Amino acid sequence: MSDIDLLALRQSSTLSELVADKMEKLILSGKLAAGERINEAVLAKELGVSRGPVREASMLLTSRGLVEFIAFRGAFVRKISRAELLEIYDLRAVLTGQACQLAALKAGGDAGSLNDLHDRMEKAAEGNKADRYYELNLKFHECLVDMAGSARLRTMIDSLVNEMHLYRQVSLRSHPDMAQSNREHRAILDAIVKGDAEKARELGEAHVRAGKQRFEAAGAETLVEDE
Amino acid sequence: MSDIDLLALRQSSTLSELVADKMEKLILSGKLAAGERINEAVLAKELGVSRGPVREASMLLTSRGLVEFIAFRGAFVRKISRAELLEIYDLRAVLTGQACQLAALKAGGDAGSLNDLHDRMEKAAEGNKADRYYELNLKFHECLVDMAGSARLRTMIDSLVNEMHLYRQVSLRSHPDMAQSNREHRAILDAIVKGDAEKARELGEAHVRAGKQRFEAAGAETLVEDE
DNA sequence: AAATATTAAATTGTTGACAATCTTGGATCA
DNA sequence: TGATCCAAGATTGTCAACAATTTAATATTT
Repeated sequence: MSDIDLLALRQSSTLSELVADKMEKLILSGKLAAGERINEAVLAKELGVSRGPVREASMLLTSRGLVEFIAFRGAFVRKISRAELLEIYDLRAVLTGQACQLAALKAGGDAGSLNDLHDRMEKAAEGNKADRYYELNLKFHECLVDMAGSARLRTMIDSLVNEMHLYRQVSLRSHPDMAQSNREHRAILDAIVKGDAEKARELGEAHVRAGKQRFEAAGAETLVEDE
Repeated sequence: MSDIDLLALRQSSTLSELVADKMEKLILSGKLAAGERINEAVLAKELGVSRGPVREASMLLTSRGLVEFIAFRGAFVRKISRAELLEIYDLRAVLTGQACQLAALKAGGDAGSLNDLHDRMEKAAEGNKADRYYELNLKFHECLVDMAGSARLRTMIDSLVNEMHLYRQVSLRSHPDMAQSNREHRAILDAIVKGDAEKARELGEAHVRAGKQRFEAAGAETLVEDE
């Protein structure tokens, strides 16, 4: 773990935010494991800052759903149970539906960069490049939410996506059927371009629900130990 | 503005949380006006604490949607535009629908204290006691969300409700038709008890949407200056 | 030996001082 | 007169020391 890049401070903003970014990476990469307590003093020393910014960063991450704060006990990397993950899928489905609806209303026949992304995903799917597909998929969904034009919605969904990544450090990259997933994307895109808001909502919601089902199906094979 | 009740500290928890509660009241009551900057030093002195807890409280309220933080400029009481308020109504509608669906699935035929609340609201409506109705209405919705059993959902909705109260300090108490509102409650309740999850969702979502329309209708009369 | 109290260590919460940044009002110049 | 620059003041960001609390390790009691 290296020191905070002091150069970044000037152009960016406050130390706390830099620490927060660093911590987010540590958490999402699993270097700070789910459930683990975050020792302020230790992390502060490792990052070459005082405890203040680390504390503030922890609170920031709390609002982003990555950290849980308990008074006098400290900040813990959040741990997501299987039941919670399923619950999150549902919430994300509903919010994604809302995002698609708004996007359809605001797009005005213009799909923006969504078309381009879809094409690149098509290629990734054909080449069976799961990592590449996963990466583009994240961008696709981000772009979708941006088109909805609601910062609030964006924050909420981002938070949910963050939390999903906490589920037992398991990356949710296992896309059993990229082609099918991308067909769904295509349909959503079409509805948005046509301005069919109700359809877009339906498809968006269903798309995430399908993801949930894919996960549940996959999970049935593996050990299903809930806590 | 009085000092923090030092007795409360012992039983409750951390100073920051007490300050946050205090600040929340100040904001929701309009004593800290929307858009206003929160001067850390001044507020700290008024509350008889140091700047640290005030800062942490501000961040807490940021995640609750009441405060906006800008680096090196400070914490501002959030200001909600009419457009944002309408957007929030939509999100709340969707999430309330989800809450009702979950409640129906988990209730198992038991309406809990929802029935009691409904009866009391009925009386308030008959007596034309708007304040009383408003108060019970808040409780009813809280209770509904609790039945869904999702802390995450609860947090999200609470945050949205908080933000709604920031709209030009206008309390949204103007219930033009308490009887109608409560009829909608009755229908939701019935669906939940019957375990008809899909219906419960539909009705819950529609109920909030109706609230939005009531607001829009009322707003048409008043000055519609958006910003 | 197990459970409970006691104490020491580790950790978080709070504070006040100092550094960095922004805001302001006034001076300077076109 | 108006705009730009500069300095002083106000305000936020960071730090290190101290206080309050929890955790652990140990001693005590049954």
